[in-house]
Amino acid sequence: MTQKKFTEESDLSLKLFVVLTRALQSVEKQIIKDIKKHGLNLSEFAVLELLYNKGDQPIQKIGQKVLLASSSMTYVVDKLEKKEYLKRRACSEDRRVTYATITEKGKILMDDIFPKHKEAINQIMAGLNSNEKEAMIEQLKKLGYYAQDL
Amino acid sequence: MTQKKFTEESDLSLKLFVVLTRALQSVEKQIIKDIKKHGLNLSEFAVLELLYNKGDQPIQKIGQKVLLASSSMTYVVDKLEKKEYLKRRACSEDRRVTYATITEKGKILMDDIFPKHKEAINQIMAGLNSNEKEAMIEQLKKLGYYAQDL
DNA sequence: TATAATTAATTCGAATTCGAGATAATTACG
DNA sequence: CGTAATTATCTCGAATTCGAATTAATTATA
Repeated sequence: MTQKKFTEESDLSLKLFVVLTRALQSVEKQIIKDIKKHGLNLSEFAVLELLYNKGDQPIQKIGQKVLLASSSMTYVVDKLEKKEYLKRRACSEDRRVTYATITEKGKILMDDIFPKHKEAINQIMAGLNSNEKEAMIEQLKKLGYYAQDL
Repeated sequence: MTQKKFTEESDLSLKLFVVLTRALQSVEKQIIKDIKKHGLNLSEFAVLELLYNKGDQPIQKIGQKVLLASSSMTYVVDKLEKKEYLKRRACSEDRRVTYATITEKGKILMDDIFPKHKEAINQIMAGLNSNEKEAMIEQLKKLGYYAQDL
């Protein structure tokens, strides 16, 4: 009998990875569909949401939060600037830094789509109840923090 | 007092989405680093892993499992074929279909890297114990299945 | 059976992302 | 102080992904 008597820890970890990937892809697909209706892609939305909810940010900081490379940030900020949803603003204390600021037009857009977006996510997440969500948030934080420091 | 007395469900859902995204990105970043060492990207690895563990598959089926568009599948399969890790094989019953088959060279590669990959994931997932992993798998399945059918 | 609808794979062009290298500014330190 | 190291942004080319349209084959249906 060469069969294993119980599942190895590494099989479980692999399974978790696969399920985690699948779940997020399912969820993300819906979200992207939702955002696309408003003429933005996920990265553009993520940047705009950050400025909308957290105020002006150096481009570099935005990249850290939305997990895009600096070269990608230049591209995304360019696009949003062309659409007039944000403006670049020089930093006077440190002249290497450029802030991104949401414009009035950008605010108006986000006033419209952010609540809808939030509700759409809520619908998508309706497979879990409040307690399950709370629990999962805790677990995922543990996992995320741990993986980050490897 | 206009302040909310408790967190809305939609805030919780949003939080869960953000944490889910962050956690997976942290984890995925490590995985990609691991796979890159062997000269493959995540999509190439996913395709090869499927053939390695589940045997020959029609290209179309592979795309469904690894969540890539059909045009992307053509691209990835082309690359793997050039590297001689898989071969295309015509299906005689249905001549629209092309199977992908892992080659001996592909098997040898996967014999080398799959166990390492699995162990790497296991390391990355070490922030959670077995019970926590099992629980999270169940929750994520619920979430993923639900989101899929929206 | 002939025609219509569906399905699998591909081609093509566009969008997005990255990494490496360049530039300019700031900070650390001998 | 002046030089070295670091930091923020950008440019450029390559890789990856997608969607729409195409081709060929199969299945459904009038």
